[in-house]
Amino acid sequence: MFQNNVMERLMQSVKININDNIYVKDPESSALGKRIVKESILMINEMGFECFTFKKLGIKIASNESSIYRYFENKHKLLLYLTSWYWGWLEYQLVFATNSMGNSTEKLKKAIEIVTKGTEEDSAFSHINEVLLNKIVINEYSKSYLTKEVDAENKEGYFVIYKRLVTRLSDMIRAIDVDYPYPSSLASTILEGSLHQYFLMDHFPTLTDCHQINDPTVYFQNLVFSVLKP
Amino acid sequence: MFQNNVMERLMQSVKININDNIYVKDPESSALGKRIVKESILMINEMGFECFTFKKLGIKIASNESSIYRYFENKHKLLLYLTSWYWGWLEYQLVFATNSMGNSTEKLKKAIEIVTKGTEEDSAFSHINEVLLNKIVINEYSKSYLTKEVDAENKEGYFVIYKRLVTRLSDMIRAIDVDYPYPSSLASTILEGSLHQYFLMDHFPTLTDCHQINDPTVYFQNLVFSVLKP
DNA sequence: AGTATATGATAGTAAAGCTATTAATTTTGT
DNA sequence: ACAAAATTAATAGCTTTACTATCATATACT
Repeated sequence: MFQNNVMERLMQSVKININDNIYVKDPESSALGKRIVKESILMINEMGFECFTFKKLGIKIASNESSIYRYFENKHKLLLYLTSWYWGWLEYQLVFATNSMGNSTEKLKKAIEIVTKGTEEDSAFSHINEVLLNKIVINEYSKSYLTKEVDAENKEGYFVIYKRLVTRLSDMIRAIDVDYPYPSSLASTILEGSLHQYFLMDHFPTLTDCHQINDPTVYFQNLVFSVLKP
Repeated sequence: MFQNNVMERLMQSVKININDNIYVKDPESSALGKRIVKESILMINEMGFECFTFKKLGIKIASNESSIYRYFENKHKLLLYLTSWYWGWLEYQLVFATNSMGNSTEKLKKAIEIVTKGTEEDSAFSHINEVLLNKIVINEYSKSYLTKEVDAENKEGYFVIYKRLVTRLSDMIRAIDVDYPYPSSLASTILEGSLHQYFLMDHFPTLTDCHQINDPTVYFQNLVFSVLKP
């Protein structure tokens, strides 16, 4: 696709801006940092977040456990970093694709498509594998906020990118139907619900009707345009 | 409420049937087992699932760590037990309240009310505090299935009660609109989405429109009856 | 060449997540 | 009432996780 190509080239020159306090040292600032990010994505994907440790990662990247700690305080912060990057990347795609659109119905339709479609291709331009990262978000994102420290971490701004994404969606919903009383709830339902539907497709297929053809995108587009009265 | 009273009395004589393999020894079969369940609910609620340990629980109930291991293999299994109990309890309420209803629209409306309303009163008839257990489900349920072991544990039947609940809801949706193509997805969205909206109300109020008056129940009832065409 | 700075190697600590063994207590069957 | 059986408690110990601290080495910068 032409658009994808343009997108890929553009993404090369754009750095996703992540809250400084999530990392000790910016992993984008060195080769080791990038290797940490790259390989952690592979490992978390393979063994799951609970089994993943900095020690194992150190062995995998032939580096030292203590060196990893110089980039991230702990694996929870690394997860916050990875998921923030993912949401920032999605946000960028969303803004890029919908910015120039005039028709607000088409705009919202496109927006839902972007945030609910599965990631199928790796851009191959950064050290980050977006396909695997998408899988990590599906399987682990909830764990990044379902903690006793949410409120403190939220105050620190660790979830700003995600919140901005929900707000953008919510604004687009409002643009279509000012009288709909739940634009934010609907926006958050789309984002969270989409991850959940993908999880169900993989592990509890009887609890979802989504599959290759009728995917989460169609489900949510249908849902949203049924509730909204333009 | 009359209904609640009847319900409470009825619940006394009903035991929620949980898959044998979730526990080593049935906690309902002894005083120690009941104390384990009762106090673990308080502790998980207070300190969160990650900080909760069997050692701490042992100290709290003035018993021994190793004694707790005779009831549950590990804290993950205990979480599976607690959440299964919760879903079983909800299922019971759902069936009890909707069984005799003739009008399928009213039935689904009631069903949504039951599964999405916050638990506000403790029945005081069992050692289980349903209000706190509801909070645990909101904050920790996802962690019980977002693991590398889901498929194996699903095969063991550890999630049957939850799946049955989704199916019941899904059937009620189908009863209203046979042509709606996503009854299971909608049912799972209601259950999961409702927990999520409660979480947002507590920690990310800007991402939801739900609050005391416009609660998740009204949001989901509105959503569901907008998509379905009877 | 000299000095920051980043990385690596090694060691060590506290707590988590168990298992095993033995002792004490409670329950139960006759 | 008493012995046998089952449960629970106490203690110890083991491996792994999640770090922290220290010192050595490499590399880069001026």
